[in-house]
Amino acid sequence: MDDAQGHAYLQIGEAAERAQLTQRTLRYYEEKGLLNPPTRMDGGFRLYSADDMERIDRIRQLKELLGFSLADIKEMIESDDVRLQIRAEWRSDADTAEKAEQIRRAREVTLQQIGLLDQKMQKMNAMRDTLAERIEKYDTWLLERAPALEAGR
Amino acid sequence: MDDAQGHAYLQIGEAAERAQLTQRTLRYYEEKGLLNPPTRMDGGFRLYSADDMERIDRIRQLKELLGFSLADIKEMIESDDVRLQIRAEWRSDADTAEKAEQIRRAREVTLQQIGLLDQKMQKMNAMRDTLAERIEKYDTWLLERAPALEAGR
DNA sequence: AGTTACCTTGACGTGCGCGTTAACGTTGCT
DNA sequence: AGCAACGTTAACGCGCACGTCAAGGTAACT
Repeated sequence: MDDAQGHAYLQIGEAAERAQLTQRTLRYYEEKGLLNPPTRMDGGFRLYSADDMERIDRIRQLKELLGFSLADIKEMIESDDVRLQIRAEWRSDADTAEKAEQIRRAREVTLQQIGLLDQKMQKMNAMRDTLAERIEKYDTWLLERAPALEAGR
Repeated sequence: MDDAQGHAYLQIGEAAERAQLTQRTLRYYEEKGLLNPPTRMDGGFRLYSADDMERIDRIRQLKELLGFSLADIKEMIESDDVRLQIRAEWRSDADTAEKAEQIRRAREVTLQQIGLLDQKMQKMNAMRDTLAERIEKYDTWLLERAPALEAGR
């Protein structure tokens, strides 16, 4: 079960294609500490796991949707590590108290992100409203001043 | 009525401050054709009108909220000119038919912008949902694994 | 007339986010 | 063993969106 429909690991070529990014960009993100170094095959080729791919996608979202700088994103996604650690060390409860603290921090960060999203969406809604108003003004103008042309619709 | 509460015209210093941008940025936008050259006083100082300020704010919104490049924005706000023309030549109906066509184009552009906003907000909502899910996972983890610490709340 | 604050136009510098090229190693197939 | 496809690092380059001087003009007040 390795190539049925989802190669468990992807080389950089396919990884880049699926993520809609360039290979250069993936290496750059790794270089900047946004991606933890992926596992490599013997020859040194990078192998991206599903978790890696997930993370890459989050980076893209944060960048394209919210317009954060890579530096910002780096800080933000450090909370993602906690998630992965949860999965990984699910039972090796080395230090429950400390992990709880980490999770709390991750929770905080996530809440902040939600807050940012809400703020932004609110502003976007406001903008949407003014644009909609503008449309109405155009329409009334067209109806009042050039109704003949509208008859054709 | 020129300095009661809202100097009809602002020099670049105040303009920049009110818009939360630098003077350099305003000049840069002008240089790039995003702002039509503001009127000047005798000495050559720039004087920004209310319309100018409005436009500057739209540019900021398009940039910060939606993350467009200045080149993109330049194209997008050319529809704003139509609005101003409507106000200015409200009665000098030089060529109603042609103006109607311009307004139609402006309407189209505005509709596209609304579409973009909607798309983006949809994606942001999706992101919000996954983040909210994540919060829930954190919470259940905390309740299951470290409920003692939660008691303190 | 002098001072201070504000403005002007260049022109060069800068950080980010990659693109691109060069020189070279690896994989997999035949 | 050879070839094509894919990968590697290192280094330089680039466009965007300004920041930052430098050298000088203007406004307003005293």
